[in-house]
Amino acid sequence: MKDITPKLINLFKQGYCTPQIARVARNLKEPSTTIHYNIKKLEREGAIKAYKAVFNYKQIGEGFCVFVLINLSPDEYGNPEIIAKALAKHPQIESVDIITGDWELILKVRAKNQEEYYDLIKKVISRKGVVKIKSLTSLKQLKTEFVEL
Amino acid sequence: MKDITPKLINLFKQGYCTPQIARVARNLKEPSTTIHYNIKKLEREGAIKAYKAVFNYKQIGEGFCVFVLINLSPDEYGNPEIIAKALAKHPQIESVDIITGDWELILKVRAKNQEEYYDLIKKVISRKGVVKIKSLTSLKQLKTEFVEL
DNA sequence: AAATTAATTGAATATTATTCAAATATTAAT
DNA sequence: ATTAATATTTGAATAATATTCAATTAATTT
Repeated sequence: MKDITPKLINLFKQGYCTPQIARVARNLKEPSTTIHYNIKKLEREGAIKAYKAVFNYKQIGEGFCVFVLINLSPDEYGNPEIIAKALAKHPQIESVDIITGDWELILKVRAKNQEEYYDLIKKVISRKGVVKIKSLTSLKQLKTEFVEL
Repeated sequence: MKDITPKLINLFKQGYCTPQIARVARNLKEPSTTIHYNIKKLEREGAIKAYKAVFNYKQIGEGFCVFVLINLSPDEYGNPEIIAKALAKHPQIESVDIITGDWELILKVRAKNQEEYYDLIKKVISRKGVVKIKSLTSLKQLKTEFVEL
């Protein structure tokens, strides 16, 4: 057997999907060429970043989900984007936001289990500039990426 | 003019996209029928919930993003899922998680601006059972839904 | 070891996206 | 206001793609 599942998941996380123009056209009762034109315009203008799959993450072995609150050292207050951008590169990190309040950054992280998450904390998230970390572990996900589970 | 953009955005948030089998096949150097079979299997098993678009939310008028921490009243501790599920129904709420720690729920919310967010707090999020709310407003989004911005 | 089930694949077909050109509508310029 | 330029809509033709089907191979179960 080949087991191309992990490869598919990897591709579909980045994109490798496309709008169903004919279906949209039927739904909106407009000619498919009109829909085509409008979608391409949205893509051209940058309003649409990607077309991708949303998974049942438990089922694909990424059931451990954590929101990570991060404090940066005073040296980094002025420019948290360097660290934020570096963290964003990591495939297990779903989202990275610079926020107001008691914490500078919030991450949404997906890992296989607690061990894998701990590994990520040690190897990726704990880095120069990060002085404090608080993990809010998800016990149950009701909705993600606008999709109800 | 018709301005079908909002309708397109609405459809693409839920789904209305599909995998690009031929492109995946080329990338993985496998026959497209093999890719087709494997993708359909993942869908059948429920591992893939939807295919959808990821937007530049600022550009589509949903640039105001907030992580909302919620405390429930002691009566609701035992069954936070009723409230969580009700909140998940709302289209402006991107994600709903039941979490460990000082707070029971965390939401990720997208609105046009602060006013619209305040409206959402009043009309949707403040409800029976919710006793405390803390808003962590996103100043800048580096990555969302696994897509770097 | 035999039988059942699951996965792979090429060929044929059905469906869909895309291109093109013409018509219409919108916006900008005079 | 009128004209010119630009943007959008749309049907028809074409190109590309997904899907079905049937046969082969591989994996699993009995």
